[in-house]
Amino acid sequence: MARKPVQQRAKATVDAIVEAGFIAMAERGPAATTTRQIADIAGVGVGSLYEYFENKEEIFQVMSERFVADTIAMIQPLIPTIVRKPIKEAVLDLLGHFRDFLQANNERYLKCARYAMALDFEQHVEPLQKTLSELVTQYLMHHPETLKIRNIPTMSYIMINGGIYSVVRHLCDPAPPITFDELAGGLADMVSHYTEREMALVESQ
Amino acid sequence: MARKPVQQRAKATVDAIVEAGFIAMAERGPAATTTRQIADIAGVGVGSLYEYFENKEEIFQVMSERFVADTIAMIQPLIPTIVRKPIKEAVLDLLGHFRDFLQANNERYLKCARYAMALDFEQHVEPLQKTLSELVTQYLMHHPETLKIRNIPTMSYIMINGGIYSVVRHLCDPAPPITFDELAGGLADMVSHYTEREMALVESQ
DNA sequence: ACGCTTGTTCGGTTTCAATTCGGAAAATTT
DNA sequence: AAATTTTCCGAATTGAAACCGAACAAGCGT
Repeated sequence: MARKPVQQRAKATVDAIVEAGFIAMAERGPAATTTRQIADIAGVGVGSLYEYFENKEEIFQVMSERFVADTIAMIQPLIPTIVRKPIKEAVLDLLGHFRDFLQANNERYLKCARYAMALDFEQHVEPLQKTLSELVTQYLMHHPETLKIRNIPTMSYIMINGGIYSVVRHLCDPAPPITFDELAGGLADMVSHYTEREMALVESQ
Repeated sequence: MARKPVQQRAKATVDAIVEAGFIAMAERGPAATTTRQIADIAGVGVGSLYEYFENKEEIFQVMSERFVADTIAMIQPLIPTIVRKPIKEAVLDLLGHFRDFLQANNERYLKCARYAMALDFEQHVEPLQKTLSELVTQYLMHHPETLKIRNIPTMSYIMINGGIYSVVRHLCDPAPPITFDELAGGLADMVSHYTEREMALVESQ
């Protein structure tokens, strides 16, 4: 940011710019969004963008940060309740909230997530990974019998990455071959069956 | 294509252009690749591009088609052998070949796949989906006991999408938290545990 | 009310990449 | 070997978008 906004008015402008960034991004994708579009949507002049952002890239950076922060803010408060549920319900619950979150504001974040998969989405996304790992850890703590499962980091990796991608892809698909509930149920079954089978295997040793 | 190449020389030019497209794409991503770069890498003049392609977009289209065709050509011959293996080995085998395929030619297709996730690359990818569905179907035919599993379409959807994404993401990650073998093993366990548990559930009814 | 700081605008400049075009060179045909 | 077709080229054109900066406007302390 070239300059910090000090007055209330200026803060509103910065907000409007970031807001407009999301809208433009959702409409046309990141490559096709221009500074003029962002400025028009925000209802400010193009020059104003450069008062608070070094360049277009920085707008995207701030958007990315906000996206991740919002996602974490969505998940954090869910942890205490989710952690106490049986595994299947826990997954379904989390996925439901995730879908609602992606679809809020006219699917703003869904459309962003779609492009974010390609963008340099690695740096900013780390805190999100951490939050999800935290969720898994806490879940395991509340269900000590699951601690015997092998390869927990691997399974977390698969379910987090594969799960997020499946959901985003499904929600983006105008004619998906299965319903969202089927997908969510499938993911929940996947996790629960896996844990059950693993626990059975450990038991039998 | 604006014009069809008739002479041998011209066919080589077209090939060089598409080839150069992959190299440029892998280096900088699709948004940042310019016609000049492609032409330079291909060792032809910029004008030559427009002899055989209407515009830059068409070059990407042809690349996309070739990518999908190559992927299918990689998978098709594997089907007969994979289909006869136990589920875990089958998954491991397929994933191993998939990794080798993505990493060939200096990771050309891996780098493309990374960006392809965002691009509107859905149309061309349909034949690939079909091939993978075919693989699943044939597998089920060779293992009749698995036909009782519920939600096969849903599980295919999850494993195909989630699996592909996990692998691509993992291979792109310079410092992955787990090894590729762990990931592949995890995916294989996921599938095998799921099928075992499902079959046990069906049995007990 | 007045001067100073902060905020905004708008037109202009610059940069840069896609595409065109006309002609030269190579291959093919007659 | 002349004529014709195909191929190749790269300077020039075009258009669009990023970015700048001088001038105008709004807030704010005194």
